Amino acid sequence: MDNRSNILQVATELFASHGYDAVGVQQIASDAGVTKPTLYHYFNSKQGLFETLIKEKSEPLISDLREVSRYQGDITKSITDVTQFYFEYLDREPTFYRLILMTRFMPPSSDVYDIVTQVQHQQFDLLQQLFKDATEDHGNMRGRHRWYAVSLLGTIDTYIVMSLQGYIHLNEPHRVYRIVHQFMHGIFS
Amino acid sequence: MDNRSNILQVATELFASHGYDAVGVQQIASDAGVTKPTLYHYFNSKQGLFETLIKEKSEPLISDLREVSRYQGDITKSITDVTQFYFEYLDREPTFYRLILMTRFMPPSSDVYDIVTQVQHQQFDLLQQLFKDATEDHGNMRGRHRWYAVSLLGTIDTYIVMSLQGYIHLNEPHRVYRIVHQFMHGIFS
DNA sequence: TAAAAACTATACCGTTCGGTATACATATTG
DNA sequence: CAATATGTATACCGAACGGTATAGTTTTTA
Repeated sequence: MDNRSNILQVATELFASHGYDAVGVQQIASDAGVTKPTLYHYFNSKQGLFETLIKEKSEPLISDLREVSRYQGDITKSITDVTQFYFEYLDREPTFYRLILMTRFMPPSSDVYDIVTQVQHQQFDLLQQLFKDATEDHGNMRGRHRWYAVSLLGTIDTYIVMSLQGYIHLNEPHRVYRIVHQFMHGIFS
Repeated sequence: MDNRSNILQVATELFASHGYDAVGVQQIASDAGVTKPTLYHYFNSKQGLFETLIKEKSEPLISDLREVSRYQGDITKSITDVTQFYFEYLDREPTFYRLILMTRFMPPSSDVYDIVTQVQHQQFDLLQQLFKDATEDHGNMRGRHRWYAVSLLGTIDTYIVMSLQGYIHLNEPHRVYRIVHQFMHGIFS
């Protein structure tokens, strides 16, 4: 592996394990087997490293989600596909997803606030579009797009966070059904 | 104000604004108008300071939530009261609540992981108890207590986070109705 | 009132922080 | 092949990190 990719990979793991502020550049360089000036050569700064990492690794996430969230006339299927997608993404990219979860509420003072907020809003926007497109078939959703997007992704993420903490257990394939069913039909059915 | 309280207050604000790892002890001491040994006199360590802060400030949150979440035969009212409670808490203690939100997914490697996870689980446990108590009147909730607790609080928190990011707008009193209605009845009504 | 406890400070510790200057090595280009 | 571009290193910078030793001050207690 080339140094650039190696540094990105190591940084992802360290940031995901400890958070952006708790990981130093020297640690990343050491673990990647290079020196700091080498790291700075590629990324210019710690912030640059993090931003590069987030941009490059979120791109496939966003483009895949764009495909998955495309409304095709069946809202149940779309919501199920989206929910399934996130769990599969967690299984496929556990490290990066943990990092994403960790940045859900980042202080605006952080020098990487903009990039993480951007990735978040991209996700929410795609889900919102799903609900917008579904409005033709489900008029009651009118005006609630953002709310539903926030509610759906917020719920998925909280389930995942709580399962990572051992508070709940997500067993295949119950997890998807459970979330989707409750999201769509509430708690009385 | 005595130094101890002053330090706690300043620390809360700084941690809420920047996160635990991005705030140094020297900064807290300076802003509180004391020196580091004074701070260490009261709290022994940075971790001790944070833990004291979380414990003392979460206690009223937990005990108030315990009152509010007590099921009294009307599940709609309980869920509404809980939701209302969180928004009121946000209005009453915006700084500490931001800090709580920021710790929703903390790396297990953090030396304050235990204390923040404990406060979280306390909240979820209280909500879970609410759904357990409601099971007598709503048998369909059986076995779903944890899921509903996670879903409700996760949704509330995500709404709040996204409103703090300017993604959605929470206007009195729509916000409570919206969340409660969707949580209870789903997206088709 | 003297001793003990609680409180507060100055100065210091070794390590780490993000970043930089300079030099050297390797690969590419004309 | 020499010059340029790209890549990698050693050594260094000032500031900040969490924490500590020691001394002084104030309050409390017997």
